[in-house]
Parts: sequence; C-alpha cells; structure tokens
Amino acid sequence: MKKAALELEAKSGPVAVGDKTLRAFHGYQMKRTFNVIQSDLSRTLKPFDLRMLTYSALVLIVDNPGLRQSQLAEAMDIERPNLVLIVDELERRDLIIRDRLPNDRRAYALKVTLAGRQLYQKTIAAVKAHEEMLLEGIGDDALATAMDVMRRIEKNHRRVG
Amino acid sequence: MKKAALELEAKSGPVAVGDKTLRAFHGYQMKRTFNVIQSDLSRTLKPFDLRMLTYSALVLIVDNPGLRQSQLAEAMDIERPNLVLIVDELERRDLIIRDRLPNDRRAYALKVTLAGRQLYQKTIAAVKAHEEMLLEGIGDDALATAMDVMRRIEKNHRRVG
DNA sequence: TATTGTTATACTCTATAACTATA
DNA sequence: TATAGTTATAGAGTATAACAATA
Repeated sequence: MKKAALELEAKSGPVAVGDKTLRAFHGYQMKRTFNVIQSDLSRTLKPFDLRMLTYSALVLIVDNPGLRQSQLAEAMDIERPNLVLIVDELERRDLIIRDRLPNDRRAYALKVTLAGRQLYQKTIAAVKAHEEMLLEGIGDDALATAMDVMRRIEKNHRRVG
Repeated sequence: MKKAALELEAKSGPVAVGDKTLRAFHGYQMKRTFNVIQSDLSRTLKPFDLRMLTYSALVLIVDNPGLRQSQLAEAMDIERPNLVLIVDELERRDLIIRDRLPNDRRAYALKVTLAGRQLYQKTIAAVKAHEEMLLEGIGDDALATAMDVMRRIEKNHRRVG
C-alpha cells in the first residue's frame, strides 16, 4: 500500500501521514526528508552497483585526488574504521587505488582510476535527474536558504561538540 | 580530536571538513545535518532513557491517543515489524498501553499512561533547549522556508514512489 | 482474501577498543 | 608518544518474507 493522503500537524508544520491529524516535533521532518533522499538516491545508484557511501567516497576522491583516508573519513563525517571497507570495495573493483605517500609511509593517497572516473561520469546524469526530480518546484532562493540553514545547524553543533 | 577548521567546496555550497577544499554533491549536506541533529538529540534524550525513535513514538501517542500501531508506523515512516520492539519497550516501562479495539480485535489502540505523560512533560524543556541551540542564529523565515523545502522534497518522492 | 500485529532474519550504518607499522 | 590505517565487535536502524488471529 502506498502512503494515504492524511495530514498531521507538527510543531514544524503539517506532515502528511494518514487520515488523522497528528503532532510531532522539530528534527523529525529532517529525518523523514533524509530517508526520502537516501532511499531515492540508493535506487538511482543501484544500476551502478553503488551505495550512497561508496558514491560519496568516489565523488570526493575524483574531485580531490591524493586525499588521505583520514581526511576522507572526516569529509564524510564517519569514523576511520568504517571507511576501510568502503575503500576496500572501491579498490577491489579497480575504481580507485591506494597509493603510499613517499614522505609518510603510514598514509595512503587515494586516487581514482580510469575505470573509476568513467563510472563516475556515467552516474552524473542519473544523479542529476534524481536531484531535479526531488527538487522540482523548489525555487533557487528557497533551496539556497534551506542549505544555509542546514550548514548553520551543523556549525551550531560543532561549537558545542 | 575535534573537527578541524577547513572548508570544502560542494555543489550545494561549502562544507567545512579539514584543511583542503573539497567538492561534494547535493543530498550530502542533508545527511551531515541529520547526523548532527540525531546525535545531539540522542545525547539530550539519554538522561530520560529515550532514543529518537522511542521519543518520536511517545510524542505521537501522547498527541494522538488511540493511534493504531500501523498508523504509528506510517507516521514514523518505518515498517510495521520495526515498530514492534519500540512499542514493546515503551509498554514494558509502563509509559504506554496496548488497548484492544473492541470493534477490531486484530488492532491495538495505543494510549499513554500517567507515567508516560509525566516523562514526556519532563523531556519538553530539554528538547526545546536542544532545538534552540541547534537553530540559534537562524531566522524564523529562513527556518520556515527550509521546512517547506523538506516537505516539498518528501512530496516529490511520494508522487513517484 | 485481506489486514493487524508478530517473528525471524539479514543487511547496512555506526561506534569503540585494541592492534601494526610507521613517525 | 602520537598518528594512519586496520581488525574485531557490538549496537542501532532498516527491509522482507512468512505466520497466527481476526476481519
């Protein structure tokens, strides 16, 4: 069964849920929205045999060649141990390589391979279409404001954390 | 170690990461922001022995007495099987009750107990402070726009789903 | 037949401690 | 001593199939 057409009143505004009026709390809409983005992006990436995490890693390595694993983990906001299997998978598929740094033999410089760059190029149109579909009807100004709000929330946390 | 003070350029805007300029993609900021909200809210709820999921369920039951489990699962955007342990936990702690519906003996009407309502009341100030901290410096208009954008994204997905 | 709640199960993501090799 | 990457492990959250009781 697909989602019914109900509305629930939330402190952050109405959230469509069923055929009742419910009330929720802030932070809750963010979760729902992220779930939507995550599941839709996963479906989009499936034909390329990529997940959101492996795709994120690939994009960051493509755009930032020579990145260390610890830097990539920080960029992806995950712990270093959790990145190992992600990099393993990309390397096993010959999409990236781990290149020892000559001046610091503890670390790796992560670099995309030709195959990795080609796969990345193939995903671009699909990911763009995915985002355009989800963002349809949303003005550029509203989207920019929403992204600003999210970055501000992230910074507010860091100030404490 | 805490996050360093670097900036990485992303298609959705700059994302602070390390001491390099990186590029990312849309949907990625949402994940980072949700992680922040999730981890901060979890820390806020810990003294009350609640998680985001158990808290969400409690709030929805408080505000919508008599809700069925299937409706609650839909409201929380999770599958019915995954709600069972959440409701089990709340019921075991005598925060809610499962009340058989007389007209449909397959279903339960979920209702908050006095203890559940008291716990919910105790959490209000803490959750409010949590949200005020994360939303500090964000104008009402910007926040409203951001929430509108998120609801729109959710609706755009459903249209396809 | 269909629906409500349940059980079992598996997969993904996340978090922590401890190890190795290098610095 | 400290850092980069790794291993092992455990805990959450999520998704699907199949079942019993009821409609």
